[in-house]
Amino acid sequence: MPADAPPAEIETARQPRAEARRGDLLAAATRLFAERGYAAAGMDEIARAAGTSKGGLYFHFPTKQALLAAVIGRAADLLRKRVAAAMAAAGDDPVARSEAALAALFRTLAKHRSLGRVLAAESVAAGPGVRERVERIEDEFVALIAAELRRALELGLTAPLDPDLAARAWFGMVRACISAWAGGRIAAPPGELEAELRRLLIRSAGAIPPDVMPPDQADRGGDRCPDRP
Amino acid sequence: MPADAPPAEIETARQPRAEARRGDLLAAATRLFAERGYAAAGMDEIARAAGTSKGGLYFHFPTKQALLAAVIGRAADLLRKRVAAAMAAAGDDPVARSEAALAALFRTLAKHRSLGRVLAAESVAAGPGVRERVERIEDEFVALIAAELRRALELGLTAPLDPDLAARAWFGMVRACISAWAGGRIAAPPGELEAELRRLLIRSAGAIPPDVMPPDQADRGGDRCPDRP
DNA sequence: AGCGAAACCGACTCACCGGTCGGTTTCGGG
DNA sequence: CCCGAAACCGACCGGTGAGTCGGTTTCGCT
Repeated sequence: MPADAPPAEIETARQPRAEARRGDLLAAATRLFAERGYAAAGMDEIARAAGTSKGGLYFHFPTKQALLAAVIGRAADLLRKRVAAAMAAAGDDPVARSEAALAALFRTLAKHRSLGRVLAAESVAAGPGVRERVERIEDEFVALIAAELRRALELGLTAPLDPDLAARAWFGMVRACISAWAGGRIAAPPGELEAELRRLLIRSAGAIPPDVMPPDQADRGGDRCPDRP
Repeated sequence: MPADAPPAEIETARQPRAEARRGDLLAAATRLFAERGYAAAGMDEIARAAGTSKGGLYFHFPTKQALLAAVIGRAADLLRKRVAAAMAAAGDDPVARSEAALAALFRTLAKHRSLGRVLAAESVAAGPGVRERVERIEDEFVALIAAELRRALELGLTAPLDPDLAARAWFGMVRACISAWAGGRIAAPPGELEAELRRLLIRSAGAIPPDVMPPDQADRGGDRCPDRP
């Protein structure tokens, strides 16, 4: 079977060094957009920070907006990946899955602080198109959690609530706490913060403790409200 | 007692028409900063929108940053006033006061959408000084609510929680819901939204229903958790 | 009325920054 | 070793917009 043609993965990755540079550029852009803001971060500055030049930067990204779009897209992909993995690992119970999704969000944003800041701050500064895009991403995650909450609600695992609104509110809680923590305005270590936040989330949904769960799921999940009697 | 010198209110208000212009300028600036973002809103544009000229604008505000600072300060003042009034009207019960504070925040932000957007979005875009200032304002309100929560906690009116974190989380919930609602991404009318949000807040604190309240306050406040059995 | 300061105007300046472009280096394949 | 394309460089261009400044209008006061 002579290699007549390589499998021809359509698209992408001509040279490996180019891919590396692209990564450096995205990293530098993410940092500077987060630090200085979209408008205040100069293309020249970004290129310099990535160890290259303006020309090099423009080889990879045709315009500043495209650069921002790539940064945002990358952030969204990372979040998607982490959240999907966490939810998959959490099993079938919708409350556990919601918790896991939020926790993954929390941890990922805590680990890469600038990422959250780009998503939060640049929505207005860079044209209406970008804002819409960021809102779509947020909506995506909110919908993910809302679906789980809806299932939980139908199974009678929560107090009566509006799943969409609750999911939105949860998202807001996580975001606010993370950003305050990242700014050094919350003393607690992230582990404790996450635990306390989790308690708030569960309570706000009026989630039913595991012993009232339907029998087919009652075997797992003993760590829901560790501090409740 | 001849008026040797007028009481000499140090500072402020030379001409009344100037004060009016200043108000117009602040209003226009608030709107445009919220719509286009700090960087994209031009001084000329703002002046035009306020029915005056660049020169006139620069007579009132020495620089663009100063204009933004004034906009933010004014927003903060309005919020402070509304929240203080609401809390004062809510009586002594700390849970009721917290609720009232959040509700006032909610209503004020809902009424003046652009106000919230300026506070949310422009913190990064306009230099580190501005960001710090916005953070301080947020912290101020969080501290206000945290104090009430701490009192409620000591009175045994809530589940065990970290008042600072809970207040931060509540603030985040309100902000997220308001901004999603302002963007038309939440269908519910504001009244319903507020009610549902209130339920989430109360539940998340594990607040004790009124019949367990200390006797000296048990007379008022019957509307805490209207949907609970 | 008329004087002086406050309030306002808009043409102009000037630094800055996104984007371009001709040239140079790097590198894989023959 | 040589060729051509991919990758990269940095001087330059042009538009834009914050801030300036000399002049003009408004207005309180006597």
